Amino acid sequence: MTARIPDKATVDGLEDRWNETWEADGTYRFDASKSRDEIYSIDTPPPTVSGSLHVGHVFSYTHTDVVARFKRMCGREVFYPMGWDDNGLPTERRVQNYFGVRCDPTLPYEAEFEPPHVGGDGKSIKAADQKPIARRNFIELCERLTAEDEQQFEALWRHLGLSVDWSRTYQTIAPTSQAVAQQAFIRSLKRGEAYQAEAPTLWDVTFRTAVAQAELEDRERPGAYHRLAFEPAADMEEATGSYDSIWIETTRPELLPACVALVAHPDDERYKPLFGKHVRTPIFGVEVPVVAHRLASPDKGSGIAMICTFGDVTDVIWWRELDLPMRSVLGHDGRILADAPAGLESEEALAAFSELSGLTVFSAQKRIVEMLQEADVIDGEPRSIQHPVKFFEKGDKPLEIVTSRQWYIANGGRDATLRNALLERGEQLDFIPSHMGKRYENWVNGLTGDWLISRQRFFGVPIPVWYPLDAEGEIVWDSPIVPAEDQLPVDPSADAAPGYTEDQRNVPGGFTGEKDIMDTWATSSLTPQIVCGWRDDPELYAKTFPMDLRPQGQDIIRTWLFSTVVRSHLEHHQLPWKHAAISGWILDPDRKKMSKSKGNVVTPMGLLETHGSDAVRYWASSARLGTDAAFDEGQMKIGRRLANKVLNASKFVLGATGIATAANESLAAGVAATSHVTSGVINGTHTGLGGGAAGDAHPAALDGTGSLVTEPLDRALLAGLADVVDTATKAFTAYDHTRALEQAETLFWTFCDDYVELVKARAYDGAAPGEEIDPLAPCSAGAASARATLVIALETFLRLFAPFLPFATEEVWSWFRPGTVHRAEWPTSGPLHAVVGDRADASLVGTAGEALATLRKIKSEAKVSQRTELVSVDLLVPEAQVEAVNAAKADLMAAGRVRALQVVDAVAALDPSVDGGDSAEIADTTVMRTENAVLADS
RNA sequence: GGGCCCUUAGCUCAGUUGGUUAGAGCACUGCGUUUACACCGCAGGUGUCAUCGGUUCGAGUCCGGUAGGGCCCA
Repeated sequence: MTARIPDKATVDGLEDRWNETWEADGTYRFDASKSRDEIYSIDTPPPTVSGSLHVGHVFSYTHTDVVARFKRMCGREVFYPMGWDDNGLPTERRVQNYFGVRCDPTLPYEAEFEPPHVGGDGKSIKAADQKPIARRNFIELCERLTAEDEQQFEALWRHLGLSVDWSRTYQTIAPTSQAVAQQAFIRSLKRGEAYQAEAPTLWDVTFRTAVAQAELEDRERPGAYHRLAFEPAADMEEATGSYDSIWIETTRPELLPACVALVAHPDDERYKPLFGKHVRTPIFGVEVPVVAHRLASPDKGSGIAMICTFGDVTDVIWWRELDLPMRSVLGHDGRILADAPAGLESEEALAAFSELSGLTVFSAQKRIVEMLQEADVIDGEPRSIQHPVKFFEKGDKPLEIVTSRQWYIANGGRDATLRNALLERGEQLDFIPSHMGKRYENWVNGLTGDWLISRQRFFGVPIPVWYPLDAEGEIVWDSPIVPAEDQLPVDPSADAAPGYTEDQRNVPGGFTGEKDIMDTWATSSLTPQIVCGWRDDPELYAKTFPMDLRPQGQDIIRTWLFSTVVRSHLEHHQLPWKHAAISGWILDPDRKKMSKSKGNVVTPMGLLETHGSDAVRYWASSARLGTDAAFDEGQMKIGRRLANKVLNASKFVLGATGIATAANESLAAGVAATSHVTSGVINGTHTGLGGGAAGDAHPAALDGTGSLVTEPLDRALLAGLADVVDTATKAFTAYDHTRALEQAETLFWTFCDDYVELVKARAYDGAAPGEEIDPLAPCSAGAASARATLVIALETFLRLFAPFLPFATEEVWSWFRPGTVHRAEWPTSGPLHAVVGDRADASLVGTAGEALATLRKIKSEAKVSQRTELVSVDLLVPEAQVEAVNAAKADLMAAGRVRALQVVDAVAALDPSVDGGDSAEIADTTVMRTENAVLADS
């Protein structure tokens, strides 16, 4: 027996089965022939493949998928590509550990290279043990590993049921992406938005690369104030008549040789007389001025601070605004330079400096404190403090500031006009929830400079420029050589500059290639341009850009969202998308953000396998956009129960209506039976109400609806369902998927617990247990009404649940409906209203349900089976509900197994003249209750 | 220090433009193998709506203060 509908329904195993079918049928394939109006385009975040996916990803990607499925059912052709962000530092680090190698760009390429390790155990391999390899070999390993990672990611996403068109994946490192990134860069360069500058730069000494403001984070770190004495110079002694030392406090004594001034607040009376005069630095004896600046805080330390080039970002501001000299002491490796800076001239100064050179900042600090103590220019012991220190978000050593030549892209950080334009873009964007727009606004207002896009790394998109070398072999930075757009992508390290040959590389009069690559965000800020075909598919681009939706996490508003707006504004003078849907965090049971470092992460695949994908999706869907959600496996169990219930309730409906009988013969027979049972309300051929095959067999009510659905209770259910459809549609359209789910879910449980129980007997129409029902055979009008209602309701519920529970709904759909539920039309209330007419009262379902519960309570309290018959019972009902209860009386008697049911007006029952009045003192006439119940012997 | 969000039952959360007695699920207790489902069903108890004040005929909801939590930015 190969029954279409299984005897025992289960949600287990649905994922693989349906994913295969969807792939084979191209269910989610994007049809590029559709018009712009029909298309809904989504700019999905490309996950970093070198990281691992965690529960938070499952959470937020489900939010997106739910919208995609809704829009698809609403008739939109959904453009929903998935990308992989394999570009950048995370991949490099993973490759180093996985293969035990590191990149050394000076080495030659080795063909047939095999790495020393494969499949590292995840532990770091010490830098010293990593085999140095050529840049090209290194990049090949990056590509090899990301290809493997991508497959695992895709498998997880498929298992979760993302309705992505898997034929349209992209990688941020792929040649097409590189070409887009380079083209956008070149255009910005021509418009003057991209430029290079020699400037103080935040620098990660571990990764030896510059980092951007957006990648910073403050971390509280222990530090210590060291109190140092500066001797007054002659002009100060003269002005003040005092030989007293000036005491400053610093957390960076090792930068003393880089000191260029002392600074105090202009209003600080203590130091006002010193402004413009000079002091000499301890040990090094360099004469530096005392200057005034509003950023000096009088209540910090002694109120006067030393300015170094550079200890922190405030130093940079002081240096720039006060026009101070440069006295760099720190190298790109985080060690004190070999050569003393300008200004250190005396033999003692040079000798002192030589003791520090080559040391790390940590060792240099220890050494200089000893030297200061020996010279007796330090006061007491260092005073320990906790203070915020700037870190690269992926780094673990404090950032240093070094001066270097870097590429920048304008982002409003230095230009009020651009900043205001970008603020306006933020206002035009529909953030969901809207308050997330504040984060954007705060960030833009807090920008302190342009976007630094150069990275001194290897696996990324090369900055597409070369520089000429003059006759002496010096680089002419000011005239970069730029490729033509149709040459892209280029790799200046491997490709010769236009107009040159490779043998002119690095020779006087020749050229040299830019070695730096771009910040990962400089590529991912162009995901709309990459996926929409800005460079190479104008037709697709016209139909998909600007995109409809950017879903993402709140943590990357300042990076991904903002930088994408910047690029789109610069290149296209418009927003890249209309809506930005922001998902919240997943919190662990202690209300802490879940993250790998805290060791509280559950593997997503394990979760999906334990609970089922629909169940996990249900949990994710239960959280509104922008709201943090608890990681709650209880909620997943509820989701699983719901999915299971969908299967079982469907089994009942199809069984009681006889559709199962037909469907088990063939799908076509099931479809025909469905059409017959609903009198064509659900069918594939005609939409007319009444007059169909079923209409002939069961004359429809002559009340204008021409519908088989004649019973007030049945009409009430469908009227309520029509309301739910309207509310859910409205909510979904406003990106409130949670409300849409909750609406459908609530009515569905009422449907299962009350409505189905009430109409069960009527729908069976006297069929014996286990007896197969012939859906085409004549039946009573009451049965026909119930059967039509059950099927119409079920079919509507399936479509309402399809975005949330794609597997269970598709499974049921396949039992009796043609095609896929995921391309079925999103339900509308119109057809439901047509079936039930204008006068249907949705509240009847609730009233009947309450009456049923009141009857059940008798048996629950008597501790007997619900199956026990009630020989007789009086049901006391609030006056306003008497009519409704009477309308459902027959169903109530059947469901409650009542032989004699007296429906009594609860108020009238209180009247002693009507009914003894013996219970008047406790009666609450607003609540249903029973009296005189007589249970049959069980 | 600035900005934003949150605080409702033991837990997770709804509660729309202010309107009767503030809801759901989970958990808990008791009962029950019903011609869909024991991954089930039925029935049952659960509140200082963080706190103080204001507006109002009426406040969980609006306004202000305070406390606590979270996030972003300095």
